[in-house]
Amino acid sequence: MARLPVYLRALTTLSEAGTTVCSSEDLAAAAGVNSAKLRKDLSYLGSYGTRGVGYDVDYLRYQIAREMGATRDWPVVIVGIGNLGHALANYSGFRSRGFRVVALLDADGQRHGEVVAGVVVRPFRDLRAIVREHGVAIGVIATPAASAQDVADQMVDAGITSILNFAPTVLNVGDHVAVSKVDLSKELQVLAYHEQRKATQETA
Amino acid sequence: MARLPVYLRALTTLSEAGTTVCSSEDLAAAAGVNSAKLRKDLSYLGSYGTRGVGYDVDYLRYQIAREMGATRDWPVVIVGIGNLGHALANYSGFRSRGFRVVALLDADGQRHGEVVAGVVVRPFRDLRAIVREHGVAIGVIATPAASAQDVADQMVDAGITSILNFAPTVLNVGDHVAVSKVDLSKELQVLAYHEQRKATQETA
DNA sequence: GGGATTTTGTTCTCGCGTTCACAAACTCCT
DNA sequence: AGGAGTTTGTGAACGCGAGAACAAAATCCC
Repeated sequence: MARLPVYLRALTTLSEAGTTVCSSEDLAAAAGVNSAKLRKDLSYLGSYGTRGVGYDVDYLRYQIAREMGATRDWPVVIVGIGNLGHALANYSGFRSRGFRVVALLDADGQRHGEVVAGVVVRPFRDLRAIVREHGVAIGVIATPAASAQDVADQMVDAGITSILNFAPTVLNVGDHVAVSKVDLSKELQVLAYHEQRKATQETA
Repeated sequence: MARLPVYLRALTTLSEAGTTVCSSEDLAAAAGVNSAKLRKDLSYLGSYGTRGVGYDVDYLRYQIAREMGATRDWPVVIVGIGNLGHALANYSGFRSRGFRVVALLDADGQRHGEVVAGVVVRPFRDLRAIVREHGVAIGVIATPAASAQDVADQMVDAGITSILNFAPTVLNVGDHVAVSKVDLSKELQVLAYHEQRKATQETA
């Protein structure tokens, strides 16, 4: 489920605040969801709560982390080291959640050799070797839209099975490959749409 | 609708490729959605297509842009000029889609005066004055999670009605404020979850 | 001009996810 | 020990969005 990371984060916050036990109401409030939905989601993983008491924060946290694969380290490659690639490579949230950036790749020879976040930028053609060497399953695309599909194809070809795409394009890949898309300006456009609607409604 | 930006982008791509008219099938394929859904979405805006022919690419593009408020410029402030804030300030996709970064704010005095993407970083306390001066309706939060709620409160207080939140926290704001959340590591975690499931299924 | 063809706009049905509501189970207090 | 009070886990109803299917309308070809 896509909500598991949110629950995990909420549990971590609770744990850091010294809470050892919490009810589904508490956790749901912290995660910003309905408590019934939360309970149903958790029951899908197993019965980790105690009726009349609630959930043990650390225990539940471990269980969710295990289910999500957050207990192990995931090697990740980032392709396209422009502004966004830089920020992603430096983003501490990745490392703290079990993701390790094992390689930064860029097609532009000007960037090769540059060191970003302690990792040297290498040529894109090294992709296959790196994937094989580190057993990489997850790739991040931070290139311009024009090259994204080509990068995706070569990632799949090299054996990557999950892609996080920041380029504003629809990627065509096989069914066995999971693609997740983040479009920075799309979110802003949705907000602008709401603002626009507010404005037109006021004049009406 | 959240799909409008996707349609707009697909139309732009088609237009640049020299296409003047397209069917709902074509556009749906380019946008990666079902054609019936696309037609339903478009019919919600009005009858901009011609039966037996299709949609005029440029005309439809203008209509969607108008509906989304993409025909005017939206002033935007970015708060939190760390790695992510830098990348966002430099992100060309904002400007090309009608968003103008009018101010970069940071609570850290060390950063004040620094010029990022042609805009000087100013103290966070200038927020209210900037919002008033430029008529800013949209704010972007790129701070650590700990300060996000405080920043959001002050944004709302200053008159901002739409917030794009990159901090990994649930923001509590009034109902009249629209909040959109982008969580970079959440997306990766979802992918890792799928990888994890694949792995456990193989062993079973 | 009229039938065949294409494509939009819309109606209808289906399925999934969310929410409500309640029984089962556990604790606490007397 | 037993009843009152909590809180989980889950069965049932609701609502919404997605996709299929079809009628309306426009073009093309003869």
